[in-house]
Amino acid sequence: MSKKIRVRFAPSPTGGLHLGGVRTVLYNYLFAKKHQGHFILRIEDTDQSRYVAGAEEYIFSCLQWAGLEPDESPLHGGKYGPYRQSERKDNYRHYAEKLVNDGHAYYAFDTPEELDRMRHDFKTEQNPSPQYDHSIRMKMRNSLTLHAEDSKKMLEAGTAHVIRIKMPGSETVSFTDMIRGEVSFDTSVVDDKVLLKADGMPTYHLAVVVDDYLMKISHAFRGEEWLPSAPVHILLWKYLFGLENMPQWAHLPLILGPNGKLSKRDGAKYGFPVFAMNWIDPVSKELTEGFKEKGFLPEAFINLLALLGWNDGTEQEIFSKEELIEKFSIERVHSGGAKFDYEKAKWFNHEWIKRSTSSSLQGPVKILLIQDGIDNINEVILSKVIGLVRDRCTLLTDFVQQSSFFFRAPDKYDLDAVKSKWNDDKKKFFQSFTKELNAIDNWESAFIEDGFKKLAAIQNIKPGELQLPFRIMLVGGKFGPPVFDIAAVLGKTEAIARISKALEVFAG
RNA sequence: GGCCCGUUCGUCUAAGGGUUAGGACACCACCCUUUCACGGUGGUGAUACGAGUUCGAAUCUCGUACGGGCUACCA
Repeated sequence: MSKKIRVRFAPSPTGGLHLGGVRTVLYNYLFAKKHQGHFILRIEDTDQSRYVAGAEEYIFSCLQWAGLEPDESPLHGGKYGPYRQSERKDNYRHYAEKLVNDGHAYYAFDTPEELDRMRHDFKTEQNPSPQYDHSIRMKMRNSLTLHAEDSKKMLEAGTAHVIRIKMPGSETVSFTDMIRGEVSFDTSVVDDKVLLKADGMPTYHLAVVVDDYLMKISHAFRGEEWLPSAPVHILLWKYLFGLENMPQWAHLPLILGPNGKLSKRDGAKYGFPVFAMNWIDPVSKELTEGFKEKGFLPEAFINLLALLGWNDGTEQEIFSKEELIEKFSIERVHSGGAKFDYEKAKWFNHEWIKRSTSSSLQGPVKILLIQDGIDNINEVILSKVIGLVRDRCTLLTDFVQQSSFFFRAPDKYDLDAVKSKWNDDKKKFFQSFTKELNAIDNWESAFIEDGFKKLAAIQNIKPGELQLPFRIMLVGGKFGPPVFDIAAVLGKTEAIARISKALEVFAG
């Protein structure tokens, strides 16, 4: 109870950070903040063959964007460093050898070719993927089958070898998962996982246990894909540090794509992003779009992720980060996997945009407009514009279409919308309307509308038939906020100029 | 194949033995609006199947089916 809450997210820096990863970060973060604990980010880079340049920096950018920054990490420092496993290499061999000495592990000298042969030779219809396990290990080249002297000589000669855990022949290993309750495994069907690789680096299995111990991790949350190897970790804890010191486990349900587990490799093939932010593969230069660039607000992103597998038991769906911290509980996380629904994700974003203040939207929208080539942005006007179009934008990127015409006169008109009903009477109306507008001193939406309707009445034309042409003149298309509001924001000179220009286009 | 996990509307989910099985997204209709949205009202739509326990089961147990994950000197 008095134990300090310490949780960690331990990604391997091999590419983009996908939805499931961010949600794992989120749940860790929320749990830590709720219990005044620490959220640690540990880089699991023990596989040097999978090193990807820039991936670590990318992960930090994603967390920063999402507002889920760790308390301790390679970047933020902390008392339990280093936070990169490659820099902790020296820690692991000692523990692996202790396991060997205690009879819980052994040296194995099998070459990759020998392992392949084993898999091939023992493959049967009943057992399509044979494992290096208790039934096989006595047929392989390891310190269990070799004479002690021979093993020793090989080790001294520097023969390539790994250290494998010696799984008990028949034991039941069980533990209580915070989400699933009691889960048990029969050790006879778990293989002798490699703990220490030939290059001296630990595998995940050894590293996660040693580092969680050394970093005093109190609760370990990870994806459900780790459940099958949990018995290995439990046993390692038992042999090395004692079950009483083991963190509490919670295996999070998977986030599924249209066909099973969301895969990093599938990138944007689903028609929606899977990464938090744009990821450019350093080798292939291939770009995979992220939620950020797609136009998601970080608040919406974490909100929707939080609700994918968790709810607070009420009907509330929109939660700020602070509310999530207050209300989150790991016990209310679902045990079943959740299929990601992009439509609902967009709804969350829309809700957040509608609730955002104009000023908080201003920065990101301005950047988007500048990217679209608009350079004369007046901040006061932009703020008004955002207030006017906000309800119409589901993604941040929608602001470009919805507000660029405020800063740039249309160069194309939806002529189909006016042409068929266009006539001389309407043309005359707008010619007089231009003069009418010129006379307005109080340039506000209500006065413009008033003048418009009065003139329509005098000329005996239904105002409704004039509004659409007016809109096309100012906007270029059939969209946008109420047309008189647009005219008001545009200003007298610009509004009149657009009418005059459009009149020429319509005539031609 | 083996092991593990899971299964309530199309999707995300509520209901921890007693409800007309609730909400949200999406979809449909209507209202509002002579643009597009927002908003409002209503509607279609689910407990995988079979046994058992119980006065009573979506809820507990077992079996079956289906789905997913794992089965590397990757994490």
